[in-house]
Amino acid sequence: MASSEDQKYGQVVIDLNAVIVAIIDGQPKVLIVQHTPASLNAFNKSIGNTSRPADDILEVLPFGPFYPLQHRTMESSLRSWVEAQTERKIGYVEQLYTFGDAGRDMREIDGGPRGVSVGYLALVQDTGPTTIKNAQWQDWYRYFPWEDWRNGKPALLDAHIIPALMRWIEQSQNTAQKQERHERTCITFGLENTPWNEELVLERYELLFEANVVLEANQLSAKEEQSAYCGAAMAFDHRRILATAIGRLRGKLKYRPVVFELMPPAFTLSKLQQVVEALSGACLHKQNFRRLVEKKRLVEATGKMEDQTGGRPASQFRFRRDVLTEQRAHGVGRK
Amino acid sequence: MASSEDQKYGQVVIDLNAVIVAIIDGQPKVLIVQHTPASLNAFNKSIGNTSRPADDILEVLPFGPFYPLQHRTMESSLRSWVEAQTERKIGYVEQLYTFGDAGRDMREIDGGPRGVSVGYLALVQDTGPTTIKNAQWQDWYRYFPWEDWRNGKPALLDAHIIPALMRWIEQSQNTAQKQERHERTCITFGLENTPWNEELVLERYELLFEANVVLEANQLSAKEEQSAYCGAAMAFDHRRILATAIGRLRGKLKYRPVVFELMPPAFTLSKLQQVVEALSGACLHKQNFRRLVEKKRLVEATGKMEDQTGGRPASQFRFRRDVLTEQRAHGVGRK
DNA sequence: ACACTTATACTCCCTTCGAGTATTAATAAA
DNA sequence: TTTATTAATACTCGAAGGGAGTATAAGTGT
Repeated sequence: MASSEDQKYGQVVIDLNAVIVAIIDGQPKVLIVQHTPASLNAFNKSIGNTSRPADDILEVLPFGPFYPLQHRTMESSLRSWVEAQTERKIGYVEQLYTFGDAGRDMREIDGGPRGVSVGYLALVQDTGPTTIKNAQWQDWYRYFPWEDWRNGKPALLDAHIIPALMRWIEQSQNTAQKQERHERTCITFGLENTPWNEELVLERYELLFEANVVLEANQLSAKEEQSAYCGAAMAFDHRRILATAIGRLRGKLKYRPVVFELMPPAFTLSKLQQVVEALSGACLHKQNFRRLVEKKRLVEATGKMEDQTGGRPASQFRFRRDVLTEQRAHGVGRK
Repeated sequence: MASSEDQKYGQVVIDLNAVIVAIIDGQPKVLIVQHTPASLNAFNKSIGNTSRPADDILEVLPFGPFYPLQHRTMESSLRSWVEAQTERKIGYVEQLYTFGDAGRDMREIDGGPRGVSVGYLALVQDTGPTTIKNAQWQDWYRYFPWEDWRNGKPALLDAHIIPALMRWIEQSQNTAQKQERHERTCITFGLENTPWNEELVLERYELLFEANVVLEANQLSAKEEQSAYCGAAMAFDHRRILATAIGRLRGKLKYRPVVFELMPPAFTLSKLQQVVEALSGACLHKQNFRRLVEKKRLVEATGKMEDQTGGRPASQFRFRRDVLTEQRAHGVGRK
């Protein structure tokens, strides 16, 4: 049956991909690296479509190889290069998923090894710059504009996305497929009495991908631009990894106090709520949010006041670190 | 920085490990393969301790290599060999975690490649035998006897495990470590007002492993047997993978209707409750369980009756497949 | 007829949580 | 100095969910 010889296994290389999240000016940001096809080639990672002009810009997640000889665990490997390159302490790291689909990475096309990437979510505090070349903090809704419901339902949903999905449903081969496409669309996009579920980020992205509403960098021809309502494209399957990260973080928010990894040492309750809203892409009821945070005893007052609120001054709070070791350590979720 | 050359990356091979779960006679069972050190060697997987006698029996999870050349995705690769080897349809597959710690697998000791294993959870219906050599269905509480609270708190906890953990806490190097060990123990084992949380299967296993209360096959000397209260040992890190699977399944039960993947086409509500209790290792309030299942409209009556109940006959139900495509598709969880 | 077993129905009560009103303390404009 | 505006904070109401118990029904075995 199995043997470790390469010709039987096929060669495999492992990359670690990091979705590094920080809150900057109240907005959720992800660290993104911009590459040209040539600069990606230096990593032996080709985008596949070789007809792309050399000055084309590709957005990728920061990635690093997994050096089994130097690190005992993949997490420590990831932690060390992220901390080195972003020059900030990572508060929280979580393995997301291992992506091993064929066609993810174009190396194997030339008989190269199958690239398997292990995705990680890392939360950092916004302090100081990074030293990753060509890296910048991008708003994560740049890649998923339909996920931001803080100002109500995004107009692009009804204007473009839903109609495009409806056309895709109509193009089904048979009624069974049509039915299935219709149901999936209703569930993921909250149609027909189904409420919008902000955790289904990945499911929505995958549906749009299947329906050819979103295109990724290697599917775009050189001059073809993604329309504004599709969100920015990324190389490889990095947008899928990002979608996994956002969905996972949105889910985790509700039952673990992970928000605080993104907060400064002291903050007002409004600031905290703003961050939760920014991450989950939805508005929360202010009074109930306060009640929740207080009852779960997630924070304690510092005694100081914030007076640049534009209204009545607000008390400053800090995270009660004890809750991490207490009972179930709740999150700040509704539901 | 990075390059795909082996000498820089170090060599990596990927195994897929499957935790295959079925319910047999109302008990949660896992498919386990028994090996001798020699038969494991045929897979190029050495257990490390070469002083073990040749007739020693090692328990492992079914594993198979990932053949990137033959399968487009890891999940399809896993699905195909599990379905072929167990001769039953897999109802549900979920990727658990990617385990890449050094020392997991002994191949690398001899300069061989780092083994990375991707763990999967597969739920199957109990129909027909398997063709995996030396495979058998084992009760999963054989490996985690402290996880079964269906008949109240397991006696071995107070009799052996908690005292052993207390000794470990006492052996701390300093007060900070002592405090930390104490808190972790309280949270994971439900001491001092903390309630027992049945989802923390992995956390408990890891604590016991750290405290040297449980030993794995490669740590046991030839004649050294694990005491009954430590649970059965497994080779490599397979018991850790199993713990991950149980914890994940217990969590998922509460918000997704996954139990039904393990149920026969028709069942009584008591049978369903029994299975949920078997998986979560806890007793449930009968009347409330019925209320829950009915309100979430997870099942519908078949019209037939089961009369071998030992009391009043019970209605048979079947799973309402529609709920999979409905709204949020709840589970059968309390909380 | 009676004890025993299991199924099923219904009640009580407490907690959670969505949604709203009311009040307080600051700033800016009149 | 009043007044509008903004935001913080306090409190209330009611529906839904869920833990725990009682009551009743419909079988089996003695």
